[in-house]
Amino acid sequence: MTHQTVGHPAQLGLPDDPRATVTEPSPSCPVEIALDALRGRWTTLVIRELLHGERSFTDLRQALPALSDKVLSDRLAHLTEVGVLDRHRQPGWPPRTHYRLTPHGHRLGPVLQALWDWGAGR
Amino acid sequence: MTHQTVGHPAQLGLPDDPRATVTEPSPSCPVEIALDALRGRWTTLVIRELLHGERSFTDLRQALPALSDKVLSDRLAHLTEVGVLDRHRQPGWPPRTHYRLTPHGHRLGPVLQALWDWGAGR
DNA sequence: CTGAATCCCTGCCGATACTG
DNA sequence: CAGTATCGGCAGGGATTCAG
Repeated sequence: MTHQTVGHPAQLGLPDDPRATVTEPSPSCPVEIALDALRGRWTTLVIRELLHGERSFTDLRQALPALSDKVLSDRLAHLTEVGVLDRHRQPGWPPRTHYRLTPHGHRLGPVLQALWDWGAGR
Repeated sequence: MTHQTVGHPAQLGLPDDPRATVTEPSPSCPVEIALDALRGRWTTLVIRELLHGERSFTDLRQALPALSDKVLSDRLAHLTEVGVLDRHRQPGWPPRTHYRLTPHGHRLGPVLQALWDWGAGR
């Protein structure tokens, strides 16, 4: 056993979860599920905007001017698919669609904070 | 302001850090720094192995049999470059190189745990 | 044993144009 | 207003081969 200066969990995840010992990338591994949700350029910025409250398509375009319609559409579809956000269409004209984080999506807050803290460290 | 069922940080990162309000992907954003460190297939599995202690190239190949030499080499180089792990060559023959997490790398433990917890949630 | 070099294939992302 | 359709460039990653 090697010397370790600070304590840290030797075992990641739940103690007896078989997904903590997979020997190749697996879509059922919680870590990969989370990283997959955050995957792609612009994704975390879109989530950040929605952490401030619900936003329309145009709101997001204005907040992130360099983000193209297509990629924004892709990101919103992906995040909706993985259960991070919900889409709410308003009837009538002009069409308005609001996006908001689901409860599950809100729980990404601490995750992003953990990433921030590590990236800001040292 | 929208209704929110649970409290969460409205602002991510440090209160007055300008990197918390960037409007496009930026390499100086701590969140992106962290995600960049974890980027790439197999990366988290390699880190997981090293969280258990130092490992040689062959150790890692045996632990992750489906991982090719080239990609393992790429991952080790990348993780070394971003300061997550250190390479220790042993003089003599046959050549032996051990990889171990840096203190900074060890601090990825909580980050991976946060990702796990979120991915395992619901 | 520990890698680096090469090749090819695939998937992402940006730009542009178009629709309900 | 809120998207979709299409295309092209480029980087990621796997297999194989070669080197220190």
